[in-house]
Amino acid sequence: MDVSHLLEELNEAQREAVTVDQGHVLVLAGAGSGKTRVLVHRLAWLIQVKHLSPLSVLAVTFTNKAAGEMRERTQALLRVSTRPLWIGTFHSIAHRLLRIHWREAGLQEHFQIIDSDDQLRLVRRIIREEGLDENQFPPSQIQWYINARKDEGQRPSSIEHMDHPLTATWVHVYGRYHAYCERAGLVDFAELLIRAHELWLNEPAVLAHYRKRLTHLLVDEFQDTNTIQYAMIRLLAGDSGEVFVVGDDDQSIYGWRGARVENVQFFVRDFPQVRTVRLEQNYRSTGTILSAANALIAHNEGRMGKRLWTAAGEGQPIRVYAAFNEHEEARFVIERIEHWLAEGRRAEEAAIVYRTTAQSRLFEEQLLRASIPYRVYGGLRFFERAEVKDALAYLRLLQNPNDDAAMERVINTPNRAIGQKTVAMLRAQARESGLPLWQAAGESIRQELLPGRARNAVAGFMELILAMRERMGDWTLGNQMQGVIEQSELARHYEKESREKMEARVENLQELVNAAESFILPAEDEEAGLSPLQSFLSHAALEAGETQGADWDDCVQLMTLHSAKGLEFPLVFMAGMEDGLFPHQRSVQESAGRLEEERRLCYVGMTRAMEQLYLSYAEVRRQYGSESYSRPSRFLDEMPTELLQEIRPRMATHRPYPGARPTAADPVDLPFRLGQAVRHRQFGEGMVVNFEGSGEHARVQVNFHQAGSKWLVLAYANLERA
DNA sequence: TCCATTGACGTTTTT
DNA sequence: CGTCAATGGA
Repeated sequence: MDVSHLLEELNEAQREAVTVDQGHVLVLAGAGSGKTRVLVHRLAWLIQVKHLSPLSVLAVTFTNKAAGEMRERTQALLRVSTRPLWIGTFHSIAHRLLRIHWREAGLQEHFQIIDSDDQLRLVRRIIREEGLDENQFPPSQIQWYINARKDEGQRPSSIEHMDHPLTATWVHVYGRYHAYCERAGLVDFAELLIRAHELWLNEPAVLAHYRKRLTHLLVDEFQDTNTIQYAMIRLLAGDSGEVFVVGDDDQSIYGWRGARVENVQFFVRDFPQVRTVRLEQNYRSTGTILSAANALIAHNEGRMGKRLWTAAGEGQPIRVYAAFNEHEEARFVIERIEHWLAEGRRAEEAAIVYRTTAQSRLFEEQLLRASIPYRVYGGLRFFERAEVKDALAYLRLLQNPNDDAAMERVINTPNRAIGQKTVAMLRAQARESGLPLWQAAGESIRQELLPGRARNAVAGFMELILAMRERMGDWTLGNQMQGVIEQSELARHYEKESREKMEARVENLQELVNAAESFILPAEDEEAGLSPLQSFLSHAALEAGETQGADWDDCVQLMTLHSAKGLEFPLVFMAGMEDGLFPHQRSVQESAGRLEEERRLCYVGMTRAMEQLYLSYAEVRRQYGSESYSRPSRFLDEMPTELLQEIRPRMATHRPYPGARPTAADPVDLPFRLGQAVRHRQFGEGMVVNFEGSGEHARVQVNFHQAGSKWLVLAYANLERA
C-alpha cells in the first residue's frame, strides 16, 4: 500500500515520531512544531500501515475543541469514517465508561453531571447546613479543596493529617458533599475521573476488557495531565498497551489547577524503553521571536531541554513600548492596529493578550472608540447562562426528581411564593430524614409540616413537575424543551429585567429549543443506553458551548495568555509587562516553581506571534483604585537586548506626579504648535492639543472633528497642516 | 418581595 | 476603581 501521503509532508523528526514501530513514545513538541499533525499522522499510520483496528485506538485530549479538530483532520487524512475511533477528552471518555458500567461504578443509572457552578451551590448549602461560618470556610475554597483531593485520587477516608482542625473540617465537608451527590445522583467533573479510575481499579474484569480492546493510547498536551489522569493512562496501558504522548514541558501553564509537569519525566521513568523525539523546527514565528523566547525559557531549571529554530528569516525586532499609564498603553496598541489595518491587513490577524481578564476593558473601550470590531475570549458560555441553566434544570428534574441541585435552582424560579424560609424548612426536613429534597418536600406536605400557604405553593410546584413529566414523557427533545419553558413560565421570571436583557434571555431560550430540536443522539451514547434527554443534558454540562455566539468575521482578538495557548496570530501585543502584574505578584510570592510557570506563560505568549510581536508596559497603573508604579517585567530583562527595540525610551526618572504630561513648554522640536489645525489620512481634520516625547518618538494628541481625541506618533502619523 | 445601598475583594480556566 | 454578593429598608 502506498503510504507516502502520510509521510511526505513531514520533516525528519516528525516522521521519526510517526513511524516508531513499537513501544512507548514521548514527543516533546515545541510551540508551532506541528504537534497536531504528528498526532493525526500517527493515528493514520497505526491504522493504514500497522493495520490496527480503529476500535483499538484511544486518543485523549483536554478540550472538546482539540478532540474535534483531531477527528476532523484524521478524517481528512484517512478518507474513511472516523466514527469507530475513540477520540475525546479525559472527561468524555470517563463519562462514557461510567454510563456503560454505572452499576459496577456504584452510580445511579440516570446520574447527572453538574458543572462547577452547581457544585459551588451544593458546597455552600452544605457549609450552611453544617452551621459553619462562611467567612472562615469560604465555599469556593472548600470546592477547590474537594476538587484538588479528587484530582489526586483521594477520598475523605484516605486523607491523612486529619489532626489539623482546618483540614478536618474540609474533609468533613468533602464527605457530606459526597453523600449528597450519591443520594441525588450527581457527578461533578473531578468525580468523573476519579470514579472511572476507581472502576478500573476495583473491577478487574472491566479493566481487562478495556486493556484488551484499547491497545494503543495517544495523549495530547501531556504536560497538562494531573495525577488521576496519569494514573488512568498507566492503569489502562498495563504491561502491554502502547502509549504515545505529545507534550511540551515549556508550555505547562496549568500547575495551579492540578496539572503536573513532572508527569513528563515520570513517563520516561514509569514506562519501559520510551523513545523520546524532539520537534524543534518551528513553522510559525520569525527567527527573532524564537531567539527571544528561547533565551527567556532558558532561565527555567529542570527542563527536558529543547531549542526552537526556523528555516524562515529573522524578521523584525520585537518592539517594546513603555507607556506612561495603562490608558496610554491601550491607545498605543490600538494605534498600531489602525496602522496595521491601514496597510491592508486584517483585524483578525491581530491579538492583544494580557495576564488578567480585567485588563481587557481598556482595550475594549479604545477599540470601541476607534470602531474596530473585536472579540473577547472567555466569559460565560452558552450552557452556563442563567436562563439556559434554569430551563435545563427543569428537564433534569423531570428525569430525576432527586436531583437536589436542579430542584434548588427552580423551585422558586419563576417566583411561586416559595421563599427562603420555606426552602430552609424543606432542607431541614431533608437533612433530618436523609432524603432528597423532592421526597422531603412530599413528606412535609403529607405530614402537614408546612404552613398553609407554603404547603400549597410547594404542592403546586410538585404537581407542575409531575404533570409535565406525565404529559411530555414521550415527546421529542425539542418539544420537551419548548414545553418546559412554556409551562414553567420561565419567561415571566425575566420580565422585570431591562428590555435588552430580557430579549437576550428569550433569544437564548429559543436557541436552546433549537439546539434541542436539532440534537442528534450520538451513536456511542445510544450504545451506552442513554436517552436523547440524558445525552443532551450530559453534553450541555460536558461541553458548555462557544464562549460567544458565532465568531464575528474579522475581529481583533482579545484574550488572556492562558486562553491564547494553541493559537497563532501574525501580530501579537502582550500588554501589561510589569513586575507584579506579569509575573503576577501572587505567583512571585508563592514559590520559585510558580514563577517558572509565569515564565512559561510568557514563553507561550511570545510564541503565538508569527510576524510581529509588541511588548508593552505602563509605568503607572491604576489598580484597585490607587496608582501603583512598577518596574518593567523581569522577563523583559531575560530577553537579549539586541532582539528588542524600544519604541520610546523609558523615562530616566519618574514624573513628579502621575498623569503629568509634557506640554508645549517642553523643549520639543515639532513641526506643529498647540492649537495647530492638522489633517490625517484616515481621521480627517483636527487640532493639536498636546505633545509628548521628542525626536522619532514624539507624539501629539489631536482632537479630530470626526474621530475624536487621539494620540499619534508623529513618525507614523503623516500629519499635514490643514 | 423587591430594589438600593453597603461592604469585601481583587490571577490564570477547562471539563 | 468596579464588581459582586449580602444586607436592610419600603
